[in-house]
Amino acid sequence: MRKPQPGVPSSASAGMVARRFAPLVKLSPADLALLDGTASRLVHYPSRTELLREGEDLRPLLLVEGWACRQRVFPDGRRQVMSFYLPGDLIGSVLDRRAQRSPSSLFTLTPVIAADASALRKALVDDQETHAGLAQACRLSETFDEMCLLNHVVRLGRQTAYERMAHLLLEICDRLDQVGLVSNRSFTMPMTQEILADALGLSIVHVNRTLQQLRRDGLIELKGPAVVLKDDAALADIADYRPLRTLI
Amino acid sequence: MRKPQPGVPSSASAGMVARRFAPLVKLSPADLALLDGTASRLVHYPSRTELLREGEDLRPLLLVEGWACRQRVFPDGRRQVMSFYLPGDLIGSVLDRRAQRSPSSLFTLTPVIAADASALRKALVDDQETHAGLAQACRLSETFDEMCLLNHVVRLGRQTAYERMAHLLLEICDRLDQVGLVSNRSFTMPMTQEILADALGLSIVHVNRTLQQLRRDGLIELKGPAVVLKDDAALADIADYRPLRTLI
DNA sequence: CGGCCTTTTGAATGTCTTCAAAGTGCGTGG
DNA sequence: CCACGCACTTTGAAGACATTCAAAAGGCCG
Repeated sequence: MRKPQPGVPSSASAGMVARRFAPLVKLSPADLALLDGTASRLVHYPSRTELLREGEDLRPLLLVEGWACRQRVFPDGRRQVMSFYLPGDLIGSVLDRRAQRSPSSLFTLTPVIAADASALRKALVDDQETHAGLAQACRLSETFDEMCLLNHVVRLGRQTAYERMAHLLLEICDRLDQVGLVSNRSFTMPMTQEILADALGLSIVHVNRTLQQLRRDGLIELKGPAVVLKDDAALADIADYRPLRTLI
Repeated sequence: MRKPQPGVPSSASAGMVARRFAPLVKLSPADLALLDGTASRLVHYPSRTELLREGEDLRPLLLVEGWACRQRVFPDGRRQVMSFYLPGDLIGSVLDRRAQRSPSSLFTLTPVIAADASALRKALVDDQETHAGLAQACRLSETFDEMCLLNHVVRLGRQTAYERMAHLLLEICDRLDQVGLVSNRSFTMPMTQEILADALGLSIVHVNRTLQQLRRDGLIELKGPAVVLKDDAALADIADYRPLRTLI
């Protein structure tokens, strides 16, 4: 059990989504009301538990607080983390009514507060005219998700451990920044080095050594789950990182 | 220049899509007519050329014949192939009217014949009731795409060269089978070992050795671009491969 | 304080890469 | 028709990056 992370304010829940997309698309009062309604039905999940098993039907969720990840586990125990879910993220498509069988399991990294987004999905599918703005925002969200998945492929396929780590740190900072969880290039990353290893396709030992190297090189600072990117220009150069904003 | 691959019949173009999805969703006569109309405007592209640069606007295409891939290139020349496009595949979303800036470049592996799917997209977005079945099929197609991307992450993150190769071969066979391009577990894979290396995150040399090992183990057979999976059960076991069909 | 999970460190091993060069196949042009 | 060039495949050997094994140190909670 881990206590709720410091630095993750339990903000006016769905304000997250509004915050993410307000600068990008125009959300109508109806959109904002819909988001508020969605955020009224909150569910709590404990840390380190499976939200959803592989193959189960994926009901859409809006992640309000805490972190989760999508993972696949091999019969022999190897694990691959395929993506991270951060506050403000949508889990499962809200633009498609069809039941979706998840090809991977969902796993919480911290205690999680999420909203059932079934009603949101229903509203977006049924009243497309009313919620054009919000639908647009959700499409944008899915585009970001895909971009992150592509980034992940690049990291795993063609980058060294050092580059992978720099790249992932930049991406997470980028995403957290969109929901106001970064100040002074500093943020909370509530996961063990084991999770990091399973995301980056490395061994725990090597993750540890890589982090130390980044620290020694003066590029990052670590205090428990707190990360500071001390030279994000250098990191971006090392990792050939392209900000998510460049998509729009 | 490479001649059109044997084994890839220049079939009644958009029949591909119908063929892929007919067993899965009900396509109406209107849907089939729409597909036929789409396939009437065909464009040819030469082999080994860039269909689309990174950052350019992505207009939707229906790939009718030939192979292409999505790739990202580093400043220092390293390359990562993120996904393959096979006959019958949709490139770019046809369910979303918004202009999409591509986060990766598109590259043809063979001479390619593609249909401009802009009209298809327009029809699907505007006449949702008329084309409910086809829209469903396209959503399914996008779900497959995501599944393949997740597969790719797993391969690159947590599998050995041997496992990666087996896994990719099975996935490609699986996909080609959906459009009738496989007979007797045998198909044409028109790409160099260099492309394979850039997809699997390996060196060319190691790809070569891995293929030889698979051959020596009696799991596959290679004659030029022709591949035979001689023991797909063993391959699936080695790679922990899960057929795409299990999604539905 | 004790137990457990996580982080850190050292040393040996291994998978895969790099470098180098030879071999093969195919299209072009003399 | 043969020779040449070019791209791709294949082979060998050395070296690098990352893993595995093992164990100690640190931090948190009951």
